[in-house]
Amino acid sequence: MQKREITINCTLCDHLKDSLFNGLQPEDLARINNHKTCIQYKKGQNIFYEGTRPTGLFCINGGKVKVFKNNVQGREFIFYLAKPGDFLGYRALLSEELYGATATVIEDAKICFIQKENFFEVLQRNPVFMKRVVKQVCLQMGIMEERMAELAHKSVRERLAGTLLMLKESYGMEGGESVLLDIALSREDWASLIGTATETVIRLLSDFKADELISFEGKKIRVLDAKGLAKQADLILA
Amino acid sequence: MQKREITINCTLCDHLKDSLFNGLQPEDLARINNHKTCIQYKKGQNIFYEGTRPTGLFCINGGKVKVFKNNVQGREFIFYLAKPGDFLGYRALLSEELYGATATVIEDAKICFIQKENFFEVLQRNPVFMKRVVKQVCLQMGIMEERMAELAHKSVRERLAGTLLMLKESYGMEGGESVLLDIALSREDWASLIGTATETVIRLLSDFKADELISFEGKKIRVLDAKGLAKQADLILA
DNA sequence: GGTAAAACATGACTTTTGTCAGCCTTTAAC
DNA sequence: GTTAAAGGCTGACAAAAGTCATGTTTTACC
Repeated sequence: MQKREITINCTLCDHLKDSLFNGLQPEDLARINNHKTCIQYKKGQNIFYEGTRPTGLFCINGGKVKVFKNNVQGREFIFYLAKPGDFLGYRALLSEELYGATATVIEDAKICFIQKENFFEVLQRNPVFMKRVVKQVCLQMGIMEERMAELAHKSVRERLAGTLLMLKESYGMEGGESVLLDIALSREDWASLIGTATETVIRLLSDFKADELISFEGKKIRVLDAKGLAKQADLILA
Repeated sequence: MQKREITINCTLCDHLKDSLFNGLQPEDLARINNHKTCIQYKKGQNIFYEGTRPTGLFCINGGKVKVFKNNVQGREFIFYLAKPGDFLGYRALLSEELYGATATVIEDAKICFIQKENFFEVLQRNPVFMKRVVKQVCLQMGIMEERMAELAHKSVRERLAGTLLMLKESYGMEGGESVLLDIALSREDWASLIGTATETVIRLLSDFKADELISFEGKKIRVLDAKGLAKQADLILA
């Protein structure tokens, strides 16, 4: 399993339009584009490791990545799931700390790496871009607060239902009534995502399936009854 | 209980040296200083409310504040405890969202308010200050990630012990062997801070007291045996 | 295509934590 | 100072979730 270098052009990137880099001055984008390296990763490969020093920023062009932390007993908690267009590793880069989490590919991926010097230079001479980055970080932080409050006070069942609905927003593929979640997570990943044991996830997913709230399609899940899940998640129905 | 306006001079502020505003150009600091308003709050008063629009930034000159969110069942989760020198409300301000949490005074406080126009102006024309703000936000986010992982996988007992040690760092007053936590939290606040029920906190604090890890001094707690608490928190002992 | 490993599933049991009820103590208000 | 309210405490019990053991299915690899 070795890394394979590939060529990707930012200006032609499908994900540019909804990325942080959208609207960048052509010369700034060119600077980023000309100095980056892009690598093809296979499922299971790591992009960066907790405890190591960041040397740049990652931008996902294809595939899916999980960002997680291992606790003392080796149990994993997933902070983020990232998909094409998302950036990785900017938190530790901007706080000038070591990585606080590990990033692992969960679906074969193409990822560009932007050295920190280039990123910081564009950041420095472009206050509008800087403001966008700050806004992005603060938005992300708001999401974390929300999730933390749920972790503190909601049951595992509620959290699982809520997470299914959340993934429906980010990874849902419309298909009439039901929505297929276009992300292949193992039961163990689900457990790491909602903060529980694998067995508990298995039992609850079976419950949801028995109640016809979801169905399984290979390693992916189809949401059949979003309203029913919202009830399970104890959300106020609009 | 009405708010009382007072006068505070930033340039003479005890907390300037360890604040985000330290090292600001004199004219920038003057701008902040001349346009702020300072108010004296009593315990129990609110500084801002979840769901309302931020109009500026708060800076604590004296007293203590909790920042929390209420869930549907009215249960509260405390995101931050803030003390003199700390800033409040910048997250929602920078992400241009409504406040995601409520801030309430827990010990009588003096708090300065900086209108967003002035804050943004200083931010805009001072890239070094901007970088400091970004770094601060990202550091805070790292702390949140850490806490979230603990919430996901540690027991209430471990979290309580860990929180006692954390507060020892931020609010500890040295006194020989033992350390007094200089913050008066109700049992309910402790429960909101670690994400559990009040009764559970009461029982565990009694346990810790019986094991002579802590003692009670009025509404405050004295840490008698930090190493013992670290063992309870399941931390690796250095 | 066969085999080992990983992932998935289920049952039995234990532990942790939440809930409810009741009571005592301190604080705040009239 | 009396009274109400809030906060603190304890016990009994129930519910939720974790753990362990075991078996089955799927996947990956030689």
